[in-house]
Amino acid sequence: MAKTTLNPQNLESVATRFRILGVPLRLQILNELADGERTVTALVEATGSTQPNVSKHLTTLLAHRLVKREKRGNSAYYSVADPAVFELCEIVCGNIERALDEERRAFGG
Amino acid sequence: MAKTTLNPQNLESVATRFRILGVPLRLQILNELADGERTVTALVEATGSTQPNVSKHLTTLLAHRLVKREKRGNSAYYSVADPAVFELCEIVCGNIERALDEERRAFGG
DNA sequence: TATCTATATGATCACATAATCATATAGTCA
DNA sequence: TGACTATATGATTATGTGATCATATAGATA
Repeated sequence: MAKTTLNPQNLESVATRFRILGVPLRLQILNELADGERTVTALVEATGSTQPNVSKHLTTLLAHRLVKREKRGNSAYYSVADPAVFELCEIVCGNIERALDEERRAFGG
Repeated sequence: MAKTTLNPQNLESVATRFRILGVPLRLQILNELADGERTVTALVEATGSTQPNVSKHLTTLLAHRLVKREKRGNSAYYSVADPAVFELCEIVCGNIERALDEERRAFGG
């Protein structure tokens, strides 16, 4: 099954998608967008990062279709393109939880 | 919900996990391990990469508990530590599929 | 038009890391 | 022990990219 999904053509795309999600600030942005659309300014405030930096990451997320962009008036409103990304985070969190559990069990923490 | 799973402490761990999965060769290795344990040599042959390179990536995967290692005789047998990683790949593939569909719909491909 | 706000972008820097080569370590068998 | 196989690792290089700064663009408002 994994064989069919992770064929050579897909390998690069899948890896790229994972790499996009491998940046804390981008996860933070997506996490903010989980509650609905946000302007760049709102995301700057929520993340504590700089405007150019947030804007760049949004451009990256947009280029890889992880977010959508809608310009209204003076602002740009970003929203999550595919809510499935949150499933990914859930699974990864589960992974990490299990790893920690094993550690606790092993070291009696 | 995403708020609780993606808290600041988790952000870095989750991002790291994604980054680990963001390297094609590592996905290729995991994909091989999907069918069961493999030696380093077997993975070198399957991936077409070099022995030191495969070995290094296995060390990385091991350090982040994505694989397990068992030494028997002269060889090291690696296997997947948490099968949930394949769920991740499935979801990402679904993501990519949907993105491609949208593209086709938009451009009439 | 002039000005203000919001967003995007080019240039640069700094840093992480994947790949490669050479070599070390460890186990097996003669 | 010596030779062979399997795996790991240190050093080096090359490359990608996240962060920052300065600046450009675009829209709103007076």
